[in-house]
Amino acid sequence: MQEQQSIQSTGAPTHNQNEHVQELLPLLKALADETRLKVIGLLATRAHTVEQLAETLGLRASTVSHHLARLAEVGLVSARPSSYYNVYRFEPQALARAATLLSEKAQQAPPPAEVRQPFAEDTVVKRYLGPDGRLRALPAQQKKRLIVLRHCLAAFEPGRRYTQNEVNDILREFSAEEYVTLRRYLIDYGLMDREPGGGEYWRVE
Amino acid sequence: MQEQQSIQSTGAPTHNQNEHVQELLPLLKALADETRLKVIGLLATRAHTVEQLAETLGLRASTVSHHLARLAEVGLVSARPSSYYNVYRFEPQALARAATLLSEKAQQAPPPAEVRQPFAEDTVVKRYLGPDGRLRALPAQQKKRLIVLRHCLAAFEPGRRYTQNEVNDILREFSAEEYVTLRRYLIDYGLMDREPGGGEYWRVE
DNA sequence: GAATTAAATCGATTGAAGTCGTATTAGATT
DNA sequence: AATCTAATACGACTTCAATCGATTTAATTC
Repeated sequence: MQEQQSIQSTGAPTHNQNEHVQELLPLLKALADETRLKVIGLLATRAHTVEQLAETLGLRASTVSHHLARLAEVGLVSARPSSYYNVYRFEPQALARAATLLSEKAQQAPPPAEVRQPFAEDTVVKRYLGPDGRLRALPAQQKKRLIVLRHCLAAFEPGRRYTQNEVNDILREFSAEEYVTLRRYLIDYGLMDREPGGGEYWRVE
Repeated sequence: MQEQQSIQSTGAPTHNQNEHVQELLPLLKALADETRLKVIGLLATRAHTVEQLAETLGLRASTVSHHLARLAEVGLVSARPSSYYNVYRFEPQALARAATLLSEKAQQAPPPAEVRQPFAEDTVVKRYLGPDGRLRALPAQQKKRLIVLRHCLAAFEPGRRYTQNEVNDILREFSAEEYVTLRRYLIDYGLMDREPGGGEYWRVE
């Protein structure tokens, strides 16, 4: 139970971020083109027709029209027919919105690097435990193995004594196949101890 | 003289904008990818190794490594070797810089649409006059032609009277081939008048 | 020292996107 | 009504980039 909660809270990417991505990505894709950036720069100075832009940029009108359509899709420019021209103008609000979204993302400051472990335990735990909290495999590296074992150890209350069957039941929650191995490792790594002769088990403090 | 100045001040794109584009474009290109946005989102939560990201994103490690390299090129992420992992972390300053650049561009507010003509005269002038102030061609449309003619008219002082030779000299500055046509048009459009019998010319007020 | 592991590099494949040329549409001019 | 023009739509070409698989590198563990 506890493990599952901690896993879920650790792993799932938040919804807000995805929503921001969905709003931000089209804007960024529209902006991430040299020609379109130039177009925006020109339109920021004054409104232009397609042909004026095409001449200044040295491109075909059809190409410019294509870019303007892409920019208009995300609201970065707008068109207003006048005589038989289409006068395009820049829409600063859309760009300001993009800037705001980026700024918000930038302020999701990660915790200072000194405080955190180079390998946060929950990171390793997440890799070796499925979303149901069950163990996928036992890490080969001792460093990781120890982290996973400590995670399993958290299922036991400090000070309380368990029979071997109780221990097995709890460890089977992590791996129905390897719970015996887990039990042995917990002893080997000094995380648990037991009475000689198959007696009771307990957490080592 | 006067014309050249007005043309230069009207036409030349500013240097600052281009510099901003050069700084902004690589950042935007790095950001405008769904996978890389996800990577940034994950790294904003906590530092990750390549494999952790690959598993979470459902991609190959080589692919993630590629994306991380692109992000690192523009300083959006940084790597720190630890044991034999490479721990990548998010660099919020770089993203904040991008947001600042976008915000600046957004604040280059264009003048209000109501104040300006749908076709600013200098826009048409710029299309039909080369950077040296010389006429490339005569607009076919009357509306445009009138604008260009008014531009040429500005070379004459109000009230002063000119001989035909003086008029020719001035108009040759705009077009060595078509100055006669220009002179006739100026009369036809009622912008200038002249004494009957090839006498003096003057601006109509 | 041999084996293992994470990461980077390289080559190849595939899909997306910018550009052009042409044709078509919509609107305005005569 | 007929003509002309700016803009867009469409098809083709080409370039770029995301992804994968395999190999190589660097560092660690046994």
